[in-house]
Parts: sequence; structure tokens; C-alpha cells
Amino acid sequence: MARGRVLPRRFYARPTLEVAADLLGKVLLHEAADGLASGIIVETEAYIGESDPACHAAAGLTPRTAPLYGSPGMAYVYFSYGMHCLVNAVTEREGFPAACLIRALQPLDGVELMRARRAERRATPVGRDADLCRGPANLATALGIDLRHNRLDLVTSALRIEDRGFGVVDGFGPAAWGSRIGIRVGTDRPWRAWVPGHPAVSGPRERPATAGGRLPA
DNA sequence: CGTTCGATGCACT
DNA sequence: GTGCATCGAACGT
Repeated sequence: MARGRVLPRRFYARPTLEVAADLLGKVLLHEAADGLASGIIVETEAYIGESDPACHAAAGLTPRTAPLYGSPGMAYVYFSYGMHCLVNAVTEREGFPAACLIRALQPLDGVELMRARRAERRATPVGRDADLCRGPANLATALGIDLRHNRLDLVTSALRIEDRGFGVVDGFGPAAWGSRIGIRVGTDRPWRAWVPGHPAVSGPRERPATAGGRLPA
């Protein structure tokens, strides 16, 4: 299986929208005791600062949100809806709370391991490979990520993000931008980035008719 | 196709 | 007590 170059800390120590765009095409991987699983990132969301009402840090610094205020390149994993874990990469700089939520992957390594992990949580088995890591809770399950991975260092730990030289994703155009999914506030900010038309993207998948490619304002 | 709704635990008010 | 950065089974069209 391919070996990539681990993204350095400086990759994360940048404006969050830039990180959200540049994460598309990179590879999220987890080397667990039961095996390696990885996938190409095809969908991300940016959560930026206490002034972003959808960012958990809108509630200020609490035990839960503390990782958002930590070093760029740390994992922020949290528990939601009573049963799901969601994975973020902390961005910007220490003391400024911001992160990118990883929302979907195109499965790469460990497809059968992903299938087994997903099967433990479902009545019916997952069909297409493209559905294995479609959605933030699904990808965490497929990669075997839970709250124990909160605060892990994405630069040095078993949970990492690599560059394997995929430009973006073969056959797909530049990033599309739109409103973030599953939030009640801050829906006016187009801070969700995805690979337009990719089958592993959750929610709206097509590029909006309006302009795309560049970062939102 | 589409929409609705229950599962399930915890941080925070 | 309230509200989730979700998912998928079950139903209606």
C-alpha cells in the first residue's frame, strides 16, 4: 500500500478556509491494532472562532471545547447525538479556536476492515464502497476512531493525514463551497467544501450554479 | 423518489 | 431539562 508524506504542522497553522480546501485530496488514515484504514478526504467544513455561532467555541472555553484552543494539527474528536463521534483537525494558532470537520472519505486502505466495523452498527450491510465513509460519523466508525482519539497529534500519532500526491481527486474539478450541514445557526456562511460530483460526498454533491473554485469571502 | 422520527449520552444552562 | 456539526429504518407519494 502507498506510503505518503505526513502533513507538517505548518499545514494546519493557516486560515481555516485554506486548510479546509487543501485537505480535499489528502489521505486520513488510522493505524489501529486490528489494521490500517484510510481514505481520500472529499468533504470538509470550517468552524472558525467564538464569533462563529455554529462553532462549539461559541460557548467559550469549556472542558469540551478546550482542544479547539490547542495547537494546530491536533485532533478534536467529540461525541454527539448520543452515539456518534466526529473528527476535526485543529487549525490556525494556539489560543484561537478553529478546526476543520472531516465529513467524507473515498475509501483507500482497509476496505474490508471498514466494512466489518460498519456492520457492527447496522442491520443491513453497507453496499457500495463509496458509502463506507460517507458522513462524519460513518467515517469515524469505519476508521475505528472514538473519544480516545481526542487530542491526538495528527502529525505524529497513529491517526494522521498524509499527502499521497492526489492533486484533488482524479476526474473531478476544483472545490465547491456551500452552507454547512446539520446546523441551526451560521447557515449563511458557505464554509463547507467538497469535491463536486464525488459519490462519497454526504448531502448536496453538485456544484452550485453560482461561481466556485475560489475560497468564500 | 420524498419526509419523518427514534435511538442514545453527555455538556452545558 | 434542553439540544445537539447524525444516521438509517420506516413510511408516504
